[in-house]
Order: sequence, then C-alpha cells, then structure tokens
Amino acid sequence: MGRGTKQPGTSPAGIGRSVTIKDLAAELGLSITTISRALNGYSDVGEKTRKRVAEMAQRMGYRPNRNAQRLVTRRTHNVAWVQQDNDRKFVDPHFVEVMAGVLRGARALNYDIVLASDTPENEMSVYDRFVNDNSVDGFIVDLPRENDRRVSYLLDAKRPFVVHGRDGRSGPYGWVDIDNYGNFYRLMRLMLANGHRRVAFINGDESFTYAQYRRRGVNDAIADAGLPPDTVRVYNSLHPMGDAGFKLTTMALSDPKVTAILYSSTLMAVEGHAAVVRSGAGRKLAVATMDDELHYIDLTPFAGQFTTVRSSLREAGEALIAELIRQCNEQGPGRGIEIASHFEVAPGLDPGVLSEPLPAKRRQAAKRLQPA
Amino acid sequence: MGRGTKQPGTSPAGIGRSVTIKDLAAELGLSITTISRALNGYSDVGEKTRKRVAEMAQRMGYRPNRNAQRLVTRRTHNVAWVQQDNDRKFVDPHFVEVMAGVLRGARALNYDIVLASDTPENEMSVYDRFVNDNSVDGFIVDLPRENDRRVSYLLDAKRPFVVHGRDGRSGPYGWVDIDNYGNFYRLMRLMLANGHRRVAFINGDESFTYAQYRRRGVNDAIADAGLPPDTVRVYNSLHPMGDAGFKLTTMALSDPKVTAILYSSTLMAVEGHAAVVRSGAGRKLAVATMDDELHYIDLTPFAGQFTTVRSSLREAGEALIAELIRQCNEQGPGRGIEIASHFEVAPGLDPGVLSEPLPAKRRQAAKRLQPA
DNA sequence: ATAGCTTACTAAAACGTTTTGGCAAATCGC
DNA sequence: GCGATTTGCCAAAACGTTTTAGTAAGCTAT
Repeated sequence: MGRGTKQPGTSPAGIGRSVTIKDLAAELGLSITTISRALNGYSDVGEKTRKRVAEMAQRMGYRPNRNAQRLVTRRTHNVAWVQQDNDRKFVDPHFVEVMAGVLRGARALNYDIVLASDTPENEMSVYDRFVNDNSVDGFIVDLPRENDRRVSYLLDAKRPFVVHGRDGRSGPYGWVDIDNYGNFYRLMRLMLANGHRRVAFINGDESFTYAQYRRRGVNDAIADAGLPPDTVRVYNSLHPMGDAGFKLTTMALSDPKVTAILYSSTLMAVEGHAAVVRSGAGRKLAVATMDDELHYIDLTPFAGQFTTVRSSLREAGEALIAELIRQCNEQGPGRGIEIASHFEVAPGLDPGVLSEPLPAKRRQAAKRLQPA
Repeated sequence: MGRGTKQPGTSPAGIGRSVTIKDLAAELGLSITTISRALNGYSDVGEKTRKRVAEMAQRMGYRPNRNAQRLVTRRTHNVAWVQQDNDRKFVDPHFVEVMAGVLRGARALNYDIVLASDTPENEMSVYDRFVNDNSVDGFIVDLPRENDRRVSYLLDAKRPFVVHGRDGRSGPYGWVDIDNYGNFYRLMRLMLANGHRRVAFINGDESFTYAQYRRRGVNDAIADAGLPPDTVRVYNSLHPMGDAGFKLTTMALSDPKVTAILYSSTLMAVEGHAAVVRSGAGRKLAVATMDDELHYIDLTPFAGQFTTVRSSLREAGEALIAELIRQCNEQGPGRGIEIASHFEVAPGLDPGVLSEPLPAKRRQAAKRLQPA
C-alpha cells in the first residue's frame, strides 16, 4: 500500500462510541433537530415530545459530546488558569484557597478550569495558545505585576479575563481584589495612634502590585501623620514564605527601637513568632498581620496576640469565576470587584482610629499605582 | 416569526472566526487533505509542499481548532483532576506540590489539566460526567481510601487513570506512591533500636490508605521487635494540618513516659515544635517526621533536630502524568510506580538499623492492605 | 370557507478537523 | 520500452452537535 504513514505516535485511547443524538432520533422516530431542540429547551417542541425525548435520553444514557458542542457553538465552558512554574512562586499555598473558591463557583455555574503552567522564559506562549486554539472561553490571571503583560495581551486579544489583584493601570478591566492600600494604611495608622514610632514592616515581593499597594498604604499613613519616613523599616520577603518569616523577624528585632511589626502574611507572622519568642526576652511587641484566611493554618494559639485584618480568599475565588463567566455571557468590559476586609484588634491596642475614613486625597490611591 | 426560542440564556463570547485549514488550502492552491497531512507529518507529502504549507501556516497564524480535532480524533489531550470540596481536605497544601509536578510533566507532554470539584454527597457524578462527555482522556485520583469507589468506577469504565497513593486492592491499576509502610516501619525500628520504649505517633486521618499503611508499618516494627503494642500511642489528626500539630503534641506530651514523637507530616512537626518548646522544660525528645518536601516551608530552623524521611511530591506529580499519558497511548493496564525516599537521621540517633532490609514476611505488606 | 397565524416538526448546512480510498504522473526493474 | 511500483496529491465522508430555513397540519377570525 502506498498509503501515507505518520511519524509522531498518536493512536489509541478513547473507548468505543457512545449514544448520540442520532440514536435517540432513530429510536423515537424523530429528527435529530427535534431531539436537539427538545433537549435544549426550545419552545417549538411539544410537551409530550419533550418528555419522551428526555426519558429516552435518560434511559439510553445519552450524554452530549462536549467537543461537538464546542465546535459548533464556539463556547467551551472552560476557563484557563495559567500558573507560573518558576520554583519560587508556584507553590504559594494561597493559590489553593483561591482555587477552592474558583472551583466551587465554577461547579455552580457549570464550568471547568483548565490548569496549565508556563515556562518563565516564555510566559506568553501559553496564553497565545489558549487564545488561538478555541480551548477556553476566558482567563483568570493571578499575582499581577505593574502593567502586567498578560493583562495587556488579553485586552488586546479581546478575550474575557479577570485578574486576582490589580495591575495598576487606569483603563477598565476585570479584577477582584481586597483593598491592600486601605488595609495597610489603616493598620499603620492604628500603630501610630497607639504611640509606636518605629515599626518593622515585613512586606512581600514588591515586584507584585499587592505589595506595592501595601507599602504605599504604610508610607502614606506615616506621611499623613507628619512623621518621618524612617518611622517604618521595610523588609521584603522574596520567597513567599518559608524561612523569610523567621529570618526577617530576627533582622527586624536587631533594631532595639522597634516596638511593632507589620506582617504582609499570616504565615510569616506565625513563623516570625518563633523568632519573637526566642530573641525578645520579655520584649513587648505589637504585631499586626494581613490574614488571608488560610484555611489550613489555625491561629487560635495566637489568638489575642495579633491584630489581624482578614478577608476571604475563597470569596475572592468565587467572585473571580462569577465575574469571568458574566463577561463570557455579556461581552462588554470587565468590572472591578472589591472583597471586604475585617479588622480584629489585639486587646492591648486602642482601635479608635480604625473607624475614621481615609483622607480625601487618599481615596484614589487604592485604585491606581501610577498617577492618572 | 414562529421560530422557536430558547429559555436558558446562552449566547455571546468567542471572537470572530480565525484562520482555518481551508484558508490555507485556498491560499496555496492545495486540498485541505494535503494541508492536514503536511502539518501532521505524513510521509505522502512532498518536501517542498510541506515546507510551503508550514511557512504559510506560520505566516497566516494558523492554529488548529482543538475542538474539531478532538471531535474527530476522540482524543482531547486533557486529563481530569477532581478535588473533593468538603472544606476539610480540599486545602491540603501538599496538593499544590503534586500539582506543580503534574503541570510540569503535562506541559512537556503537551497535555492540560482539567480541574473540577465535586460535592461530597455526590462524589461520583463528576467522574460520571467526564467519563461520558468526551472532555478528558484520563484521570488522576488523589487521596485514595481503601477500595476507593473512584478506582472501582474507573476500572469498570475502562478509562485510563492513575492514583496518587494506593487503595489497597490486589488487582493491577495505575498508581504512584512512596513506600509509606516501609518508611514508617524503618522510622519506628530506628526509634526502638535507639532505646525508645514509649513513642507518640501523630498520624493522619486513617480513613485514607496512606495513614493506614503508615500505622501498619509502625505496629509491625513493634511486633517484630517483640515489644508490647502500647509501645506506641497513636493520635490522629483528622484535619490535615492546622491546630492539630500543636494540640496533639500537647496531648502526647502529657504522658511523661513519652521520649519520642513520630509525625506523619512536616507541617504538624513544625507546629508541634512550639508545643514541645513550651511544655517540655528541658525535656529531651527524639522527633521524626515524614517530610514530603513541601517547597514553601523551610526546615533550616529545625535542621539537625528532626529525623526526616523525605520524598519529592513533585517527582510524584511528574510520574503521575507520565504514567497516565502512557496509558492513554498504549491502552493496556496501569502500572505501579514507587517514588524513592531518603532518610536523614538527627545527630543524637544511631542510624545503624536503617540499612537492614525489612523482614521477608513483611515484604508484601507494603503493597496490599487486605491479605491476598 | 378561507386567509392568516400558530404549533410541531424536519432536511440540510455548518462548525474545522482527520481519515478513507483513490488516482495520475513519475520512477524503477529488467 | 513496458509493466509495476512509488510519489504526491485530492474528493468525499465522517466526527456529533447546533442552527437556518423551511413546511404541513391545525386553529382562528371573519
């Protein structure tokens, strides 16, 4: 046979054919059109027929072939989540919390998540693939940097997407975020109002916007109180967690004037606690932390010792997928959604200043990184 | 118009059509057959033609429509991972490590992961959906229980799948696992050889097989040493982490005879360490833990204090996807793959007994839960 | 009774690939 | 130089849906 042969080895998998719409049509003596329209709830199918079709579909175990549906409707009911695979960021356990929310929301709305990872050198190629091969309807973008390339790309490609966090640009796009700026502005103001004049701020990696917002909140609170910039001392944990909490806390405490520590993550606060206990013989410290409600780490051993501002990463996940699917259905521009945060002040501190609003000139600071 | 209308509201999304194989054919004056075969590396296309096609595809930005391919080939290049959504188990951060490995392997082999969650009451319906709607080629099953229903179902449905862990059944199926039994047999034997006669074992949830294997390893080591069963005292952490480590350690230490603690997870060991420090004023304890190389928790603060047996969850993830894809391509039964573990013994302990093999009668114990 | 409307159905086209079964021209063996 | 083989291409069918553009039968209003 002069038949052509293929080099790359793709062949088996996929079990024998299953029940199709055609089988139903044959069995019921109806056209496939009617079957399809009956099953999809169109009004031009008689009640009796619809019932007959539904019953037969049930009886024969009919399941529509998703790929045929996707081919013709150009909708996949899948959305993509691309994880950075660079050994450092990938493993952030916050991811799991957000994903839990996304999955829950997706299930409720009949979507699935397509998860993939990129290579750090070649970040955009995965997005490029998904944008062009019709395998997803939209995207979730996590951990944005300032003016994130992924956001630019997806805006350009006019694909639905939602960012977890904000990338600081001024144009409209879909995002879900907490008020990082406002939370840290308030946390810092709380410390200042309680007399602390040397605060260690253990922030995350400031190449990500969430950490930039937080830092600006802290700095602005100091400026607005008319205090010198060195009232705060910033330490950056480039590793999202791990030793950072312990080491950075030890470093911070080497300055004997420090009376308060602000953590950008609960896990670091917990790790740092060991350092506090170890080093500070009798030293009294005010500790505050942004607590993302990591579901698997329990703070009860530290209850009453930390001031926390909490928000739900699961709620964020559910909002992400809901907004994304809304965009898929309605087209139109993405919307921004802010997730609420709740303060819980440690007993020693006077919470008075927390209820005061942010100064008018700071209202916009929470939204953009660059001046508009 | 008497045209039928639809009740459920599905409509937009999906940008205008893109370059198809037909466009290429028209542009080049060739048939779509030739385009397809050129692009897919068949031998019956001339070299010149193949080059022309490849160049034009590149130039016009052609990307095959995955859904059309999937429809006709019955292969999706997607595999499913279904997470339990029950608020307790979902958030296990070990998941992230395994997933990182799976994603890396999937990328290398040109697959994507479809992630979904189930409802606890209705566990099987997601599998049922994926098995019947042609949206995935195979499955990854995590955290098996004894004679896991998911395994039974997928064996029945004759779909490719790989279990992370073993479900204890005797028939062949695909799995990737560490030697939980052997590791804990050895860990316990090490403690006994070093004179410990009252050991607290803080195990995981024994409704999962990994914890059952570990417990059996511990029990058998005691039996083989001719010691009474109450040489070990088992505490179960139903919550995979969180307060468990702290609370259970405190409980365990209330028995003053305890001289060694065996942890089933590094995170619990780390949490427990706080309890050890707090309660045990000068108390000397040997601590050993199964350390799954959680990438984001750094043990350097504890280096030299713990005996650990480590294995790579990433490696497990990569093995999972590789074995799964092998099954998809070759059909045939699944294979079992064991991931290596490495011991690191704390300075105070004599490691002598570690190099000795397991007793012959125990060789099979690592494989099955039920007697064959 | 009849024009027009509604109800309940359908045949055929389309979605974008891969695969099947050829076929004409070029090359080879002798 | 001639039959057999190889090379390089193609038309058409198939995958399983949805959608378009109907139509025939029954009902309604006059």
